[in-house]
Amino acid sequence: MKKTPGRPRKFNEDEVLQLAAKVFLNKGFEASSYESISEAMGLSKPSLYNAFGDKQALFKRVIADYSLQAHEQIVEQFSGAGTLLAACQNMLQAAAMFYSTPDGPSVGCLLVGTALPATSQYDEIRDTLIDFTNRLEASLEKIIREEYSNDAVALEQDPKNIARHISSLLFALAVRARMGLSRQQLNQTALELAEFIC
Amino acid sequence: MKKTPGRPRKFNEDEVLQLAAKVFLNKGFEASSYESISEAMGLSKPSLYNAFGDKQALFKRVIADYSLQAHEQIVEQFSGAGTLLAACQNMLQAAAMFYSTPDGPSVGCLLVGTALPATSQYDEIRDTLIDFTNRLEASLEKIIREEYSNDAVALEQDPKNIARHISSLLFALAVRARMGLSRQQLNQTALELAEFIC
DNA sequence: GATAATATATACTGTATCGTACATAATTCA
DNA sequence: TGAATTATGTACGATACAGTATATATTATC
Repeated sequence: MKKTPGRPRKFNEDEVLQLAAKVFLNKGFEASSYESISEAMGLSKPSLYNAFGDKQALFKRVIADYSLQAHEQIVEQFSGAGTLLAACQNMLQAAAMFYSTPDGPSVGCLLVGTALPATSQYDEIRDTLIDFTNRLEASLEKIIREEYSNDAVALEQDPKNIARHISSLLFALAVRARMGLSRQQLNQTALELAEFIC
Repeated sequence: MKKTPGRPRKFNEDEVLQLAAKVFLNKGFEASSYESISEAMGLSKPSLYNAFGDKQALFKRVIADYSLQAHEQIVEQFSGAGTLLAACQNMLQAAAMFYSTPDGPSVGCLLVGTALPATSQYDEIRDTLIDFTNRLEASLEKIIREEYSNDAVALEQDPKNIARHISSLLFALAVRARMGLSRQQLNQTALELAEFIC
C-alpha cells in the first residue's frame, strides 16, 4: 500500500460511482450532466475528468461496478434454496429489494432502465449489457445443474432454457420496477412471477 | 370534410408521428432533437411546433399513436388461437415482428426502450405507460376468460395472474429486442418464452 | 528545502438545442 | 379583389452542457 506522490484526492472512487449511478438511474445517460454529478459530490468537473475520463467512460465504470453489485446481491440468492421454485422466489425478491427503495416509487435497474436505451447509440454499452446477460444466464444454468437438476427434469426443459427464462423474468421485474411500484408491490410481483416456474 | 382556411400543411400528421417514433426509438427522448425530426421530414422546426407543441407534447402524441399500433398488431393476435399456448406463441411472435426489422439488429419497443427510461423525469409519460400496461392486461384477461378458461383452470392460476405474467413475458421480449437480436433470433426467443406457460 | 507529481478550482471556448419573433407564402371566404 | 387565417422558413436569443487551459494547492521523494 505505497502512497503515490502528488496531492491526494478529496473523493473516494466508489462513492463517486455510487452517486453517479443514482444520477444516471434517475435522469438517464443523456440527461445526466457531468456538472450535476460533480456538483453533487462537492467537486469540480475537471477533477472527475481527470479521474474517470469523459462521460461515456464514467458511465462504463458505473455500469461495471453496478453489474458486480447486482450479481452479488441478486444472482447469489439463487443458490442454496433447496427447490427451483424457492430459488426463483429468493432471487426475484432480492431483485425487488435491489430495484426499489424503502419508501417512495422504485427507480428500477440501471442496466435495463438506463444502459439498455443507450445501446442503440453506444456499441460498447450494448456489449457490456450482452456480457452481463450471458454471465447471468451462465451462472443460473450452472446452479440449476448443480442444485436443481431434479426440478429441471420435472419441467422437461433444458437447464439452459430454464436459465434464459428466469433471466427474462428478471428483466420483466426490472421493467415493472421502473414504472414506479412500491417496494412491497414489487415484492409481490416477484412472487407472482416465480410461481409460473413450477 | 370542410376545408379550413389558411395555407395547407405540407406534411401528413401520421407520417410525422411515424418518423418521430423512429427517431425517438433510435436515439432516446433526450437525445432526439426537434431539429433532427423536422429536418428528416424536410420541414422547419416552427412548423412542427405549430402542429404538435413542444418536444414532450410531440412525444406524448407519438407514444399514444404507437400504443394503438402495438395493441392492434400484438394484442389482437392473442385471440382465436384455440389454446393458451398457441395464443402466447402467436402474440409473442407478433411482438417479435413488431420489435424487429427484416434485417439488421432489432431496435426494440418504443414504450419499453424509450418511454420507460423517461418515466423518472416525466410523470405524464409514466402515467401513459401504466395506462397502456393496464389496458394490455385487461385485454389479455378478458380473452383468457372468454377463450382459454379451460387452460387457465389447468394451470391452477387466476386469469388475472396469467394475464399479468404474459404481459411480463412481453416486457422481457422487448428488453431482449433492444439488445439487438436479429428478427430470427427474437422469434426464437418468443417461442421459448411461450413454452413456459403450459 | 527543492523538485516532481498529482489534484483542485476558476474560468473559458465551442457547440448543440430548445423555443420564438418576424416576415412571407398559400389558401378560404366575403 | 381584399381580408382573414393558417403554414412556412430564416434568423435569432437564451441556455445548458461537454470538454479544456491555466494557475494554484498538496503531497512524496530526494
